[in-house]
Amino acid sequence: MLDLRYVAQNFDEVVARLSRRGTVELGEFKRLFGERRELNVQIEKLRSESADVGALLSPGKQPVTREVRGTSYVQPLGDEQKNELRALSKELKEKSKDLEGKLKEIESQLDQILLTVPNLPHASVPEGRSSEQNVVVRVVGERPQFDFEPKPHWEVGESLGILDFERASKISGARFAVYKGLLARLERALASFMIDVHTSRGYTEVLPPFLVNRASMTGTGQLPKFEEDSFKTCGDPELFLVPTAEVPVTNLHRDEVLEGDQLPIKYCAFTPCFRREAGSYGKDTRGLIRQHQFQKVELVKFCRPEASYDEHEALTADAEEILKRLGLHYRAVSLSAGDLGFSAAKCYDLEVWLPAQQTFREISSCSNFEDFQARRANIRFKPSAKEKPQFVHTLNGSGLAVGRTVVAILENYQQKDGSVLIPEVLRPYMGVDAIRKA
RNA sequence: GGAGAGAUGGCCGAGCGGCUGAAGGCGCUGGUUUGCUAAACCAGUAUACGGGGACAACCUGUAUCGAGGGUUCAAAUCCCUCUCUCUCCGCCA
Repeated sequence: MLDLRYVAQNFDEVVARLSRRGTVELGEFKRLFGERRELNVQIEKLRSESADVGALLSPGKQPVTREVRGTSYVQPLGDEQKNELRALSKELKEKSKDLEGKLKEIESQLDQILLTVPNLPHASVPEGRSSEQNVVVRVVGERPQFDFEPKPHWEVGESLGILDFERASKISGARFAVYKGLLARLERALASFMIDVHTSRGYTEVLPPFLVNRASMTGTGQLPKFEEDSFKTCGDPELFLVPTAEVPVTNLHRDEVLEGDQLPIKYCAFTPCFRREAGSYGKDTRGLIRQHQFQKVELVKFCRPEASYDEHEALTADAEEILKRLGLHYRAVSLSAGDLGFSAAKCYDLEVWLPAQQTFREISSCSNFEDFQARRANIRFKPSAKEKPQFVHTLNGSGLAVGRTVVAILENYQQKDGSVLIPEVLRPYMGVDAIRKA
């Protein structure tokens, strides 16, 4: 979330920057902020008074002198004075309790607003309201040529007998798939390959819980706004199935103060991801593109604020490395302000070429969240032993979405005879050079 | 599922109704001493939000001893509820 005081002090600027995304939802922020300050001052005054009363009534080692309500009291006190002060203290407590109630109400309203306001887009983010205005920053590799009509991945998979949507829907419903034989192995091979590449490049592998609590979901920005997108366990304890490893991995350091020289911290994690895909009823109903459950290797970084944009480029390059090694044609696009995710200040999508649809599809999304998640999740670092802790910057990106990588391989490496070649780098993991009809 | 124990500052650990933001230790920072290292000694060492000051140093107010309520003139300390952690038994893997 955004910093309360920053918003208050730079209100117009914040509104202007948010409006690049489209809607601005700051509601009654200004009025509430003013009331909050006023109440705070009043409450502190009352408390200070009652602390004086407390000191006078307490049998301390040294005699105490205090001025309360214009009268000065000197210990030792007479009974009458004591009774006076006791009565006053009660009154003060009641008053401040009353005001505290009001303050609480206002703070929760302010919180509500801040928790649902998205991050400010970075200056380098392209102008625009939708994906139409995303800017292609580079195109890598060559579009594969086919001397036959390339089939969509679901046809490739089903005709090889390694992909089964019908049985998946019997077991679970729409938007699920069953992989069999070498396709199941391909998923495993890809995950291992990706993790091996990333760990060799300085990422620490993490296997986190796949069920997380509400605080974790709030920390990374999924809640409170997008609850309908997630799967939730019923009752007690209330847990959410992770929509991405970003959630558990970023929350590894929630409420922690990291040492400055530990940074940057780089993690990678292979996990399943669960998404309701609410509101996407007509979209991508065929194939593996949009599933309720898929697997992903995620990269997560914690770094110093001044390093985050360099780290963002580097993280994107790390994700791209996988595509390059797999020989897949792709492009990188910088998302326009309006297409940016809720928590992101800047985001590159990597889009892989899918020949059957003659289109690029998102296979990775690499975001810099600046301190937006760190503030929600309270993740700080000490720049040096002497300095105060400050919020880290967090980043993450898919490296890559494994399910969609399977799609890309099935489509780009399909052969005229219906078989699928295995990219060179995966062969040690697969033990075969192609998937052929049994 | 049954029976217990506990949650205090970066960490360990006292305190169990009243100048206690909280002893002591460790760690950390600065200094002294020292051929280097080590050690010893001295000093400093929480965070947040207000007010003053130059959005500096600094001064000052308030809050914070797992969370929330209650008792009391006064709560880290007493009571209630919740959360989490740990130990033992059972159960499952």
